[in-house]
Amino acid sequence: MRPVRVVPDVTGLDREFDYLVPDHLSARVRPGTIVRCVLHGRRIKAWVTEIDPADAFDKVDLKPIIEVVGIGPDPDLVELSQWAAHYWVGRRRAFLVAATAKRVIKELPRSQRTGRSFEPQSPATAAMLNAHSTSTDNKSADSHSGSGVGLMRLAPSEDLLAVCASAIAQGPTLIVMPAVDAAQILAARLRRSGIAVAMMPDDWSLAAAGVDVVIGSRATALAPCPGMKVAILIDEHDEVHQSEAAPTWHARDLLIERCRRVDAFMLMISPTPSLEALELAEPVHPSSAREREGWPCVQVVDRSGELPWKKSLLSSELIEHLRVPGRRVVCVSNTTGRAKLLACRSCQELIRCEICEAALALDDAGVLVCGRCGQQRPSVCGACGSTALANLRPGVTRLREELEAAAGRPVVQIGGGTTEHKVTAEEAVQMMGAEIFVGTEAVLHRVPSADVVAFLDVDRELLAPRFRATDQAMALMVRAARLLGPRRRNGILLLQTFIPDHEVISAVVAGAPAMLVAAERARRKALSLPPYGAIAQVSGHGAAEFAASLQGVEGLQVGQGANGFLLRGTDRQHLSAALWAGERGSTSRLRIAVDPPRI
DNA sequence: CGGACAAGCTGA
DNA sequence: CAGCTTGTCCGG
Repeated sequence: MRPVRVVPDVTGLDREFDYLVPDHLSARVRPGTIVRCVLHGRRIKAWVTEIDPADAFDKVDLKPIIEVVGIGPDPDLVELSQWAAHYWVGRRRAFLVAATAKRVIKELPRSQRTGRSFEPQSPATAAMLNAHSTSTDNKSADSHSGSGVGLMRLAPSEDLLAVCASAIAQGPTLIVMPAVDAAQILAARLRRSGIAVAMMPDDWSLAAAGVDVVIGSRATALAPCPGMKVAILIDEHDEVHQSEAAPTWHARDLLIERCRRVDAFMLMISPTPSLEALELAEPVHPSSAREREGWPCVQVVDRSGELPWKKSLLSSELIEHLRVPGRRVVCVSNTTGRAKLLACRSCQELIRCEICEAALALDDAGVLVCGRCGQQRPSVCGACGSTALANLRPGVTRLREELEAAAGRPVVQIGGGTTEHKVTAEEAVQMMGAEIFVGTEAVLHRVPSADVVAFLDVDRELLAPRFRATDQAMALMVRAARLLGPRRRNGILLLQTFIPDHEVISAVVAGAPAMLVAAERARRKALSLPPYGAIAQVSGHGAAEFAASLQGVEGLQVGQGANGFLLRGTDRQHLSAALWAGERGSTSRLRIAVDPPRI
């Protein structure tokens, strides 16, 4: 009987335990294997993380594992999970779960790997990858001379199939995309080229058995990919590559470490790479003429002459587009403020003031306030006492009516609305031949294409009080550009703004996002913000004690943020180490967000 | 997380 | 003080 170390598949329990493997099971047990054992009187599943841990031999009374449940992640991913848990100061279980199939896998199918490649390929990509593979082949001299990380800046409308083809020609390729639907489309195109593709998370066992391409969204960064030669991160700038839940791991950083460990090439692609990516590699990009061609035409509507008390979101330029029959217009309006109109979720009653009957609004403290008579009450329905209130978003609802009146044709509100208008874009097009859509930025994910995308108040994005506001605004511009297609399709990105000289607008007008980099880099450096410093946000029960215990640690600043305590360190290694050293009370329920995207 | 056990609260 | 709730501890 040999000892093994395991991580239990139990939420909220972040410890390792040692068990003994009965001899008849030992052939089936390796790091990653999922076993069943008794812990504290309970039968639980657990991942084996280590065989024969050095300090386990002198332990007495180890219990035997009950059985082998199924196949888990490869040993190298089990090790990577430990690195990731340390790096993002989270539980190892979160990474093991992401690296494991959703259902039990008893045995793997046959490998479907074809080793096939297809044309056309991208010469620029091929050059990058070949430089890396020759540098790793010549292990004699400086084998790690090539960094193994590449970055391509490709305009929103560029097709990535040729880039993928060049990567696949090198060997097994892992592709991480922001969204599953886009991944499915790319997977289908690759299959049509005769490539064996495993779509994550469904095809986990296929991926583990061996294919040419493993593809999916963020969690695919931890998918099995035996013999991986290249990992591609598509739309590197996209925020969805980072987990919102703690541990707030980022597919970019995880893939870079994964590739480094197996000498694979990490290729990042984005129309507007993050500063984090630009720190890692010099971007390869097409000629500026070609890049510009991949961005749409921009129409800037300067609102700065308008009188502030009659600001209308419907400029004459916008109305002109709305009135052209057959022109598909997508209007983006981010009314992120507090709800001005609420209804009860259980009895459907409008939430109104009991004194003057005006609609009550929710203030920042969560209290219902009457704008007319100043009456206040807690956020409870006056009719039935329910506390579940629905936001009717009159901002967008009212806007829809105004747009409809101006356009003289139906306008469909996408998302965030009252129930009667909640339809998908496809339904709307089929039901009533809708051509005009309005909604929050979610509308950019629901409508497949457009002739005009109008940001009714783009300043809301440009001036958002978050340190990544510029990047986030550019990400929205990329989304919009994809609906519009390349410049030659004559789609129009309409930006209504009071600050037409803003750098983001200039960069999009020029179709040259590189214009933004110098200023943004200087800003981040001056403020020691990522990637020139490291930040973590700590909240939850016991956060104050935790933060206090880190006060005075060398190279660490402890501060109070809007959403918990902010801990700032000179770099990620320091910060992670400090966070692990912090004192957590036995009853604390901390949420630690390392590198939070929205502060 | 969830079981075990201890300490606190209530009612007769 | 039985019977119950609530809190804290701990797992191989």
